[in-house]
Amino acid sequence: MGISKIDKMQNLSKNQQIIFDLINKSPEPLKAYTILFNVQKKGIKAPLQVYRALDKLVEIGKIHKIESRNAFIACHNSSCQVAKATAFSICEICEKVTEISSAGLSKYLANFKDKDGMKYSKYNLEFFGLCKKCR
Amino acid sequence: MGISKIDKMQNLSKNQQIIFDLINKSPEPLKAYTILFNVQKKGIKAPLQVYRALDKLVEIGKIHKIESRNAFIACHNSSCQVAKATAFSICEICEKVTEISSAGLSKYLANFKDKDGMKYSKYNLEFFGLCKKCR
DNA sequence: AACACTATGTAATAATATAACATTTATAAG
DNA sequence: CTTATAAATGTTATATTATTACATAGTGTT
Repeated sequence: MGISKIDKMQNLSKNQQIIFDLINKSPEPLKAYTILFNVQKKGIKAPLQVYRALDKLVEIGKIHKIESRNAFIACHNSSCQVAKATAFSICEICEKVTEISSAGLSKYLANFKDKDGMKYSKYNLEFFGLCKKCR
Repeated sequence: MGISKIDKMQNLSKNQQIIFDLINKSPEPLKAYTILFNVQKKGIKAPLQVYRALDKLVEIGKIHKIESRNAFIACHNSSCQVAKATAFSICEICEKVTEISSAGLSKYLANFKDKDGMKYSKYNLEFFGLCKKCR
């Protein structure tokens, strides 16, 4: 049998898996040092170990970084193999973050050209407002 | 005569003016500690003095923060009184950043509603790609 | 003058992220 | 299966980004 290339790309290393599991089960974005604190019992002791796993997880699209918050959430968009087109809504009161998946929005942004006719390979969009609960 | 409320809001304090001038004449986004280094000869000695001025300048829309780079650029969009609707293109090689002003884009995003019909009061969009020179 | 508000100055420290180097583990090719 | 290569790990130290806390000074209004 053996492991195909596709299978392999889905296999995370030990540290990557530990950190992904933590982020994936969190209802809210996690910060790097919060992650570090929470995985110390699993043997991950240093910031760099966390940042390396985060970098890789972002690279392969398993998680996204919320830039305005320096925090990370799991990708819940099944089509998201790479971190190249992301959109989030962020509640300015409770800090709840939701990944937006709107075909219309992603189509509009993927096709957006600036004045010079330049198209872009990647984007990140963060919307801010008040969530249902906080309104 | 006196100074009206509108006039007052356009007047920057000493530190704010020094820091705005520096950012405004820079061809590229400046980081907080780069700013600090460059204004020390003008008597601004501590990080907090820089961050306070930056906070205010962002609040009144004179500058914008490029979240993915932790850097600041002057707003060149005359209609931008507040930092509530921003879009940038970022070259991944030379790190050149340009503020995008597209009526179509801002209209689309200002009117965007998510699945729950929620509208947002603010957004920030960062496009990534290669600029003309770097292609 | 009294008040409220905004801005400043200063020191200390918190929070976020990377550099450098040694070692180990996983994968693919011969 | 062994050798070459790439990917991941471990560890220490340090760089970068940002805030807390507290004291003081300026500005505009009443």
